[in-house]
Amino acid sequence: MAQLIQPADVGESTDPRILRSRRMLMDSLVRLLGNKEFEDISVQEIADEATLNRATFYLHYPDKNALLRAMTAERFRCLITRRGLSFTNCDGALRAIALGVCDYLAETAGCPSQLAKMPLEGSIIPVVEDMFREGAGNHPVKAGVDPELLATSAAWAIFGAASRWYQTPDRISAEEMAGKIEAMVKPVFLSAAEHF
Amino acid sequence: MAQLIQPADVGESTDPRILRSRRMLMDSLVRLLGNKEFEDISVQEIADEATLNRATFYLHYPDKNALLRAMTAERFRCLITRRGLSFTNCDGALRAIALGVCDYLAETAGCPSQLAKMPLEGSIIPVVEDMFREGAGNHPVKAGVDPELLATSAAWAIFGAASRWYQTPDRISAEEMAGKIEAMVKPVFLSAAEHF
DNA sequence: ATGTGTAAGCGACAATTGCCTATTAATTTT
DNA sequence: AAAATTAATAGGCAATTGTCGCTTACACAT
Repeated sequence: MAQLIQPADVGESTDPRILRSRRMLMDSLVRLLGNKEFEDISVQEIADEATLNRATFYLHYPDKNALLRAMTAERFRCLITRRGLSFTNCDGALRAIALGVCDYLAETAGCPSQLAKMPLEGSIIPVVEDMFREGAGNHPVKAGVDPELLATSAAWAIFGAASRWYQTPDRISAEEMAGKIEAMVKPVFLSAAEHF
Repeated sequence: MAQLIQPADVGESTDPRILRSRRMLMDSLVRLLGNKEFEDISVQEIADEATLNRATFYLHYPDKNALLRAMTAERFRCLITRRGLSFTNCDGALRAIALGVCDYLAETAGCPSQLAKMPLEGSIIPVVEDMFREGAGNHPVKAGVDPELLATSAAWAIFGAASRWYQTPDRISAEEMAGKIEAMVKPVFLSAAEHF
């Protein structure tokens, strides 16, 4: 049993020291990613840039991948809420979410390269999943359809598509791509919906 | 530029020494995964179990994740071809592919646990993608629909769903799950198809 | 304000990683 | 069959990782 609990997952901590340390670590990583690639950044560097001890790092995250995941999830969630996105008002939400994912991938391209190789699925997909899950209550589905599963698959489909788009050399605009993704994924929801 | 070429990718090598070494490394990893978790296995152990020098490992794979990816891709592809699966005869192929993914995840459960935490997306999804791409030729699609994108999204959707299923404590049978996945993903293909 | 809990800092540790330079052994080419 | 090519081995290297035990400093409740 490697790590049953991921310290950074429980964001419920109110201790200002913890919040401060985690913020400094995330900010540190963001800064460092501007200079070099993720794989070339050591935990020591992250700690130094954050003016924290290396041991303190391990107090919060089991390894640098965990920090990357936490950071990505936070930044992506931030981008989404900054846009006031949610699935409560449903019209165009699918396209907006797809656009959010595309934009985030492109935006974080401040990093030198190979962002697509980084393990971002684990951070972005759950956030997208949550949004679908949140909006699921408003929409009755056919018998036998599992809304949870729907949310999961849709989130993976969107991320996969956005990821492929981002890796494409001469890519179309994020807006165009979001339109394509919407058109492609929408049928999943339509066919699951209880029409009457 | 981390690694522009992944040595193991070019399977075009005919040198028996290379083939032998890679096979032994993969088999070694399979065996070790029966005893302990991936994260707790060192490159030295893999090399020892394979009766190869540690330097030889790095001659073939940049790190143990690359070996895991290569091994997973090979084993999954093997399972698929063993079942004679392809998208050329299209009827039920979608369900069969979904079943293949579910079965592979469940089968590899010989590993102690946390298989879901392993980076398997990078190995399984491309294989599934290839199958869709292969079968795409037979099916004309509406104007503006990109078959490549379709393949990517479908592969991600299926893997995501199967992955969620596998992580569920009291899960339904793989066959049942494959049915659900088929029903969910099929509309994507139907709506993209050129009906007449 | 004063203690109690807990985070942060510090130094050190064995283990692992990724890479390097020969040197030897095997395949492939000629 | 000899030569050229290339994989495998051996040993060693600095750097990094993940983890300790211990001490100091801060936060919150009393």
